[in-house]
Amino acid sequence: MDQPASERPVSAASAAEEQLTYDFRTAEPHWQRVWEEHGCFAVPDVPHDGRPKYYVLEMFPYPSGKIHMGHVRNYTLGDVLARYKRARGFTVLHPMGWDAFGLPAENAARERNIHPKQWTFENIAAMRSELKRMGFSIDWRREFATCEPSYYGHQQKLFLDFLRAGFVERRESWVNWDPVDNTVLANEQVIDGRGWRSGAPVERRKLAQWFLRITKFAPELLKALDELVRWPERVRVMQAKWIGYSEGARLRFALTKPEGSISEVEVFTTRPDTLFGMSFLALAPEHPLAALVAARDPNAAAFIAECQRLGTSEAVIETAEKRGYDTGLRVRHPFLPDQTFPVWIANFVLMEYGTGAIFGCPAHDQRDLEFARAYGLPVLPVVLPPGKDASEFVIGTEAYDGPGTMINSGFMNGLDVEAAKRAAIAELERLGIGKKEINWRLRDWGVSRQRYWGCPIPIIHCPQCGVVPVPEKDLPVLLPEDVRFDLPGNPLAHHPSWQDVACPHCGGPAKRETDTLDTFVDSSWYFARFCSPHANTPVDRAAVDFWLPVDQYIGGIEHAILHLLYSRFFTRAMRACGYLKIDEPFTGLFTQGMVTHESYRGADGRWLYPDEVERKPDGSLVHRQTGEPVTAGRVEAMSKSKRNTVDPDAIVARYGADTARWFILADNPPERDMEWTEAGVQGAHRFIQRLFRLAKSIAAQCPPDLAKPQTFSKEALNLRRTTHRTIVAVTQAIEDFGFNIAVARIHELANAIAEAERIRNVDEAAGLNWAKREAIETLTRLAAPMMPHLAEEMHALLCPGAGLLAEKEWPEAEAALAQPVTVTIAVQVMGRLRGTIEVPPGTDRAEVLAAAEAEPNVARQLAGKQIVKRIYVPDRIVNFVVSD
RNA sequence: GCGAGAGUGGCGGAACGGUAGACGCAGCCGACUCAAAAUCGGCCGACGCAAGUCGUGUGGGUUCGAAUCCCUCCUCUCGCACCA
Repeated sequence: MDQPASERPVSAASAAEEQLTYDFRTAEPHWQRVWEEHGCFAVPDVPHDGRPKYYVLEMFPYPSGKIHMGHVRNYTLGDVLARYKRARGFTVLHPMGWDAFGLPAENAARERNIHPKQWTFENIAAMRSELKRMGFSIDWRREFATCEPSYYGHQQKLFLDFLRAGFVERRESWVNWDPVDNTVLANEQVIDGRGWRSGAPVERRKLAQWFLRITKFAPELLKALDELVRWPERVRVMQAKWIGYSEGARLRFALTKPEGSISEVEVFTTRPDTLFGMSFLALAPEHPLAALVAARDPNAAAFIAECQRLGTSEAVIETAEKRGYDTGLRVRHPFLPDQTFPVWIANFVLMEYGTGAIFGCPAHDQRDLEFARAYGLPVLPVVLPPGKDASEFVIGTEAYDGPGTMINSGFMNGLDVEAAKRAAIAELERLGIGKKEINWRLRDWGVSRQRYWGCPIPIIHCPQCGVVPVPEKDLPVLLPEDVRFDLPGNPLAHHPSWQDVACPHCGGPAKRETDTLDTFVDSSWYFARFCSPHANTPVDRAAVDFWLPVDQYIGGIEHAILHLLYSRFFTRAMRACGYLKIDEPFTGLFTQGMVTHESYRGADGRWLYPDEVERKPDGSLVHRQTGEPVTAGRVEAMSKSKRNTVDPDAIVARYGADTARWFILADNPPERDMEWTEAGVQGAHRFIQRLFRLAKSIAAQCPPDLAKPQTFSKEALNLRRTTHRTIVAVTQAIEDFGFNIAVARIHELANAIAEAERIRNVDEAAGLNWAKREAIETLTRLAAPMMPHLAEEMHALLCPGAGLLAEKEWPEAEAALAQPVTVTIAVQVMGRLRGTIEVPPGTDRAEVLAAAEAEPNVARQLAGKQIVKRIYVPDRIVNFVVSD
C-alpha cells in the first residue's frame, strides 16, 4: 500500500545530502511529527489484535511549571522499555497525565494573585511541549489532569462507593494549627515548631476528619508483598516494616486512686516478658488521662502545651529530646499488686500507636532507658544475655534487647524470652487484666485537607439528618472558581454561597463539606483511569480487565511507601466495589535514583547556576561575567535553592533529545543517583554524531540489496559474531534494566564496525560489506529505544523506503554466531592468577588441567611443589592448591 | 530517634562466589592541519628495572578462591503518615 507523499518517511537530511553532521534540530521534530501522523504509539482501550499487552507507566508529574532532569530520566527509562516491548511484539500502553491538585498552586495564588486553575493549566501546557520535544512514545490521546472535573468527579463516585462499602470513616484527629494565620499547616510548613509564614509556634488541634480504612487490608497488604517478585526487595521490606505486624499483649494498669472517671490505663506492649523490669508508665500528651490531670494541674497543662508545639510530625517528635512530666499518679504492677509505679506524660509516646500509653522497661528498651536516665528512674534488668552471669550483668548506656534468660521476674525466672512472653500473657489472661493482641503499626489514612485546590469531598452536613452523601446524580461536586485567597484558611470555607445546599434527605438548609481530598487519593487510581480515560464511569471494565495490572511502574524511591501502599489499598477497595478484578496494581516496580549536579558558590557565598560558572583550562572555576573565583560545593540532588539545576529544554536545544536520553542511560545504573555533567553530555553527543557518520559511510559503500555472500573472511566473520553477541547482550541488559550495560555493548559494536571500516586489504574484505551492513542495521535497531530519532534517521539512510523503524521488530540473534569460539580460562595457583589459557568451550577437564599445568608461568609456580587439589570450574577457572 | 539502602582507578561505572577495573569521561602521546577545533590511532589503578607485591569505605570472619556471603564500625542517601 502506497502512502500519501506528505506522510512518506523521508530522511530529514535528504535535502542536504552532503552534510556530514547529524542535524538533530531538523530530524527530531520531523520524526516526532511522522510518529504522530502514523499514530505509532496510539492503542485502543480494548485492543483485539491478539498481541500480548504490556502496560508501561512512569509516575505522572506534578505540573510545577518546567520539567526537570528527574522527569527526563524517569520518562526516558520508561520509554526505552515501551519502545523495546513494542518491537518485541507487544501492544503497549504508555500514557501520560498530570497530578494537578496540590499546595503549590494555592501558594502561587496567594503569592502572585493568579488563580490555581490558570497557574496549573499554564504549567501543564509548558511541560507538555517540553515532554513532547523529548520524543517519548506516549499515547497522548489519553492525557488528563486530576484537577479536571471529568477525573475528580469519578473520584467522588469512588469515595461514595467506598463509604457505602465501609471503607470510609469520620473521626477526630490532630492537625498542625497556625494560631496567627488561623490555618492548618502541612508538616513541611512547620519549621522548628513554627508556622512557615507567621513564625508563630504551632499547636496541635483536633478536627473531625475523613479516614480511609486502609487498616482493614493490613494483613492482605502485608501478605501480598511476597508475591511482588518484580519489586525491589528493599521496597517490600520498607512496606512490611511500615505495615508493622506485631504480636504482644494489651493489659490494664489499675490506678492507685481514680482520676475523675478514669481508674485504669490500657497499654499495648510487644514485651510482656519484661513486665517485672517495669519502672514507670508513660502517657502520650494527647492521652485522655493526661487531659484530666492537666485540668487540675497547670504545670501538666503547660508541659502538654509544650509537647504540642512540636507539631504532628513523627520524625520531629522522635528526634526531640526525651522529656516527661510526673503526674503524681501511680499504677499497680499487674503481677505485684503491692508495688506501684509513677505515671508520667512523655513527649515521645505517640497517641496513634497502640493505646497511647506504654509501660517503661529501661533495661531492655533504648528509649525507655534514656528517659529513665534523664529522670533518675530505676533500671532493673530482667533478661540475662546468654553466657552472662547475673551478678555482674549491669545496664550502662545501652539497653539490651536480645535473647536471654529471665531473671528478677518471679514466676517467669529461668524461661527464655519467647516462653516468658507466653507465660506473661497466660498470667494476664488468668487474672482477667489483659490478653494477647496483634497490633499493626499502619494507621488509617486521613484524607481530609482544609484546602481549596483538591477534589471536593461529596458530603453534605445537615443539621437534621447529619452526614449525608451527595446523591450520585448530583456529581461531580464542582470546585467553585470565584474564590478569594486574601483571607486566611480554606477559601471554600469562606465562599459566600458554595456551601449552601438543600439536604438531599429532608430538603432543609444544609452545608457542603468544605474539606478536599489528600492529593495521594488522586494518584491512587490514575493508572486505572488511563486504560479508558474518556469513559463516563471511573473505569471501563473491559479496558481495565485488558490492561491492568501495570506491567512496569517506574518512579522515585521516595514513593516507596506512601503512594505505592495507598495505590495497593485503592486497588483492593475498587476490587471490592466491583471495578476491577486484580489485587495488585503494579506487578513490576523500578525505582530510579536522583539526578545530581555539582553546586557552586560565588565569592559572596551566594549559590550560582551552572551556566554562570566557567571552568578554566587549569581546572579552576570562575564566574562567567565577573571573573571572580567560584568554589565548587557538594554534588547533590538538583534543587532550586542550591541553583544546581540544568534545564532539559536548554540541553535539548543545544544537543538534542537523543543526546540527553543517551547520556542519562549511559552514565550509570538507573537505580543509582546520577551526576549530570557537561562533559558527559558532550561525550554522548559525540557518539551520536559518530554513529551518524558510520551509517552514512556504510549506506554509501554497501547497497541495501546486497546478496548474502557464500564466504566470509575471518574479519567479516568476527564482525558478524560481535553483531550477534551484541543482540543477545543488549536484549538481556534491557530486560534487566541494565541500560548502562546495553550502552556499553552498543559502543563495542560501534567500535567493531569502525575497525572493519579501516580494513582495506582485499583478502580480508570477503563478505565484509554485507557484514558491515548487517552490523550497522542491527546497531540501529538495538539503539532505537534509547535514541529513537537518530535511529529513525539512520534507518531512513540505510533502508530507504522500508517504512518506519518505530514499527519494526527487534533483531534476532543467530545462535551459532552468538556462541563464543574459544574461552579464556584463568589459571590460579593457591588462588592467585598465574596465567590464562585459551580452549574451545566445553573442553574436558583433563585436557584443560594438562594445558593449565603446561602454561609456562604456571609451571614455574608449580615447580618443586605438590599439587594437593585441582579445582576446575568449566569454561572459567582452574585453581591448583599446592603444598611444599 | 526509628526504618530501609548505597560505598570499586582522577571521575561515572563493569564483574553467575571464579582473570577486579568491560564501556565511557577526563588526561597523556601520536596522525591529520599553516594553526586550532573536529576526527582518527595508541597509552592510562598504585609501587616496582623486573619477577612480583598491594588494591573494591574500616576492621575481622567463612572459602581452594570474596567487590560479591557473615559480623563490627564510618560516611552518604531515601522514608517517617498534611510536600509531591
